[in-house]
Amino acid sequence: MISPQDLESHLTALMGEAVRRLEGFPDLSKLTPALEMPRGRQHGDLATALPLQIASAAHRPPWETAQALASKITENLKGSILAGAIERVEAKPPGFVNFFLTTAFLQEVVKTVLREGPGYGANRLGAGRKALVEFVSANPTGPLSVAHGRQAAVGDALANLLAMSGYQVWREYYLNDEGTQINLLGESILVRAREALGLAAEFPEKGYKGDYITESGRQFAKERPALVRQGGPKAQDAARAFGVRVLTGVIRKELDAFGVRFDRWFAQSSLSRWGFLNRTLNLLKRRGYLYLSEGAWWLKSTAFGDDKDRVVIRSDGRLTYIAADIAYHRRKFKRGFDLLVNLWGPDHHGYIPRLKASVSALGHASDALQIRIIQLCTLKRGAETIPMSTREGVFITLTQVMEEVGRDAARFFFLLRKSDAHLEFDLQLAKQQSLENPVYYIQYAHARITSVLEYQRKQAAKAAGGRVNYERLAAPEELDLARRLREFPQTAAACARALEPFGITVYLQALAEGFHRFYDRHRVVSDDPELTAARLKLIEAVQVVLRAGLNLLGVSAPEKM
RNA sequence: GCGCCCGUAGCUCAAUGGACAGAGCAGUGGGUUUCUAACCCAUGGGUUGGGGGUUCGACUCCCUCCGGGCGCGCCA
Repeated sequence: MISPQDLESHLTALMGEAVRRLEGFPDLSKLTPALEMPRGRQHGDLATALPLQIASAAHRPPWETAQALASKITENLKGSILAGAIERVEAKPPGFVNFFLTTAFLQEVVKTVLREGPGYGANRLGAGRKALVEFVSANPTGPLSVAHGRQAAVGDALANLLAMSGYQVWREYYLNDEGTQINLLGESILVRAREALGLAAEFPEKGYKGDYITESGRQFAKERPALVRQGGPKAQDAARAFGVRVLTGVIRKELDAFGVRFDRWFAQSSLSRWGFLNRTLNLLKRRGYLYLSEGAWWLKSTAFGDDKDRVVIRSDGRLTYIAADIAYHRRKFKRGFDLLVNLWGPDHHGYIPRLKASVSALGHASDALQIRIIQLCTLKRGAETIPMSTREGVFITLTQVMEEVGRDAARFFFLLRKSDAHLEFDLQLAKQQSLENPVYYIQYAHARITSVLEYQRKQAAKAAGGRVNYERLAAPEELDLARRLREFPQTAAACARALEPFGITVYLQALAEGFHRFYDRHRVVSDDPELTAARLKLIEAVQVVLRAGLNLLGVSAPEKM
């Protein structure tokens, strides 16, 4: 029996063979046979629309082509290693060929899952390659918002998916520890510190308000009273450094509580400290992509599809934000990463062309940098929408959401929609421990399996010892579960390829549904020892995949609920 | 003004250019002496915002209009 991992590659090879043997067709070598997952079971376990493509290439009726192709494939199947895996091949109008798997093959899937264990579902998409996922990267000027929470959930899951695909993965947080915003942070803290000591101070116009700044100011005044009294640039610098340190600590703690760990916090300031920034700008000049105009240095980003060129060095000699960003991304490549994934908020989407242009100007393939926009969330409690206003400083933080609905529900809900689509997050629903809440639906399946396994352990004698007869798994609900298990590796690979973890939540819901249906109709532990043993293996396999999927999402797989 | 995203069932959302546009929730009606009822089963619900085009085939691609969101700095 062919192993489930090899099914698709052998099948496409077989299809290619059949295409070559079709008579009366001109050159079809350009066609690459592709398999799809049919939507309805009546269309088989795997399908291809290849006849429709042949028909359009050869100007022949698709139905005739489908029949010819199906019979050629059936012919080739004889004597092939797929013989035992594919029950039958069917041509269906207008021009599909559908493949139905054998019961024996589906039983083999269950065995494979158990043999592979936690490694089941891995693929070699990124074997030998290094990927860097940069996400969250919020300015250290306050606690993380819900938007950052979604970025954290998506980024962490994405990193897990890439690791499952064989990439060596780094999670990185770009720490913006210098520049206008950070200067403002320092000023705000220094003012609060002076206030704490009863000194006169004028709060900057666009300064950071909020309790955490006031608190930091008080702390700073306590630690460095002399410096605060003295004021001036030295105090400014110290207050800024103090603020970055304190607020980075806050963010780190919040992410820790959310279960997201970064391999590195990359400080923006380190780029200029090493002189790397200047070397990068010089490189761009040498390559001819930096020119002087109106007293400023511009990046010729229009050469790579941007709307207009961008200022990199201002006429007063100061650098713009993108200067550091260009150097940072050059650094990423120099560190040996082949794939750079950046997750950004929607307010940065206009920034994509210029950063991609920068990468091209540096001589790298622009495909190597993949930027994904993570859309915002609307928070609701039932029918009531929770207003968000950054300007007023009134916003719900990630920590508040986590405290209200719990870490698992928060992480799962953030992944419940495609990441570039707006997400409606109903706190009331996420908090509910009921059938309406999809995260509990999945976790419940996992806990239920543990419960059955424990029950069986207590009964001890009911399962047959030694070899398990997988042929006893033949009920429709059992085979449907095996079909679901088979889909997991493909689903994970597709999600990794698309850099979009959302598909895993859909998959897990379907798998949990399959389990609950099976559970409702069949007793696992029965008076039939052989059947009991086989069903125990089946639910163990389901549990392995449920756990693997939940792990990818960073959601716990509880033994008890 | 220029650019990007979105518009699908009452609500929230799916659907690598493919088969009859599918799920969950809400609605209605059922199910447990037995391993977790946080579960299962049945059922109604659609001119995919409007119009045109490309295609054997369009929710998907192109044009246009309507409606909603966002971005357009020598800010980050």
